[in-house]
Amino acid sequence: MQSEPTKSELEILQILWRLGPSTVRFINEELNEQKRAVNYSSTLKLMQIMAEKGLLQTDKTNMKHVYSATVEEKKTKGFLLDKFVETMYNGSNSSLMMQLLGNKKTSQKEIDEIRKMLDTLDESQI
Amino acid sequence: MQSEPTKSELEILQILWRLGPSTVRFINEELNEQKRAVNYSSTLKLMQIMAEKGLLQTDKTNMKHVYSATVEEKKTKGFLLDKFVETMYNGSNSSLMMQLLGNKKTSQKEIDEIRKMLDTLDESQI
DNA sequence: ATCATCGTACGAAATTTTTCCTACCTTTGA
DNA sequence: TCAAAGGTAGGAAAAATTTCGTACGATGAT
Repeated sequence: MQSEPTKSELEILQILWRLGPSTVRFINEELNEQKRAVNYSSTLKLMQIMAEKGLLQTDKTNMKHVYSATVEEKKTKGFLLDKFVETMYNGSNSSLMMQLLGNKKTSQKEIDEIRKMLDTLDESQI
Repeated sequence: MQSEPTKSELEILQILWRLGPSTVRFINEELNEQKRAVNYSSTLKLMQIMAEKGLLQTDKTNMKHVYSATVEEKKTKGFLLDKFVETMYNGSNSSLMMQLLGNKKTSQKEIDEIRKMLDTLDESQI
């Protein structure tokens, strides 16, 4: 696994994952809309650092460099999730799920989805 | 909600939650066993900071101060979990659960537990 | 009594992460 | 043409977090 994204880096990754390859200016505007005031050159710098780390790659053929994520969304999130479960719930996925279900922010539709997923798992384990 | 614990702070909280009120030396030893080499005075300092922040409280009647967590384990973890779901899964609990279940690290026993939990939720929603 | 041991206090350094200033280049429109 | 607008590069500052050195008080065994 590549180096772990920091919080700010994750924000940038999220935008790239959601909206695809983008220029620095675009990302910066998104950040300002969605999150907080941040200077253009701060965003630029951070994205350059991320590129150094290998989290992003750039197409520099044009003046406006276009950045894209080199790390897969699913992989990265899965990795971070595992780490979260590890430190917070002693590695027990079901503990986390219990906690989540207890939060009663889960709609009936979601419950059904999850049940369906469980059924699928059952079958695959026969 | 009180100020968010940092990573290191969370490590200390975990130990206190698991093993109850403790002295700095004890925590420090646990950290060194479980995690990494860390100097006694580093641990002390961090715990003092945490006490300032209100994350810990101390009984100073004896020479060896005894620290305990002022924040509840369940509340704190729940809060962090919510934040995690918010930033990583756009607030969708079921997305996260799907991801977890897809990871196939879930045992049959855990699956059954979860299903039971779902049933309970169903009933409470009738 | 005194010296080794164990405790706290706390400033300061080190590290990591984040932000911004500024220099300088390219493009564009009047 | 040339000024304004917009682009990158990169050092440096700022902020947040983590670590440690060291002073100094209390305890205890000899």
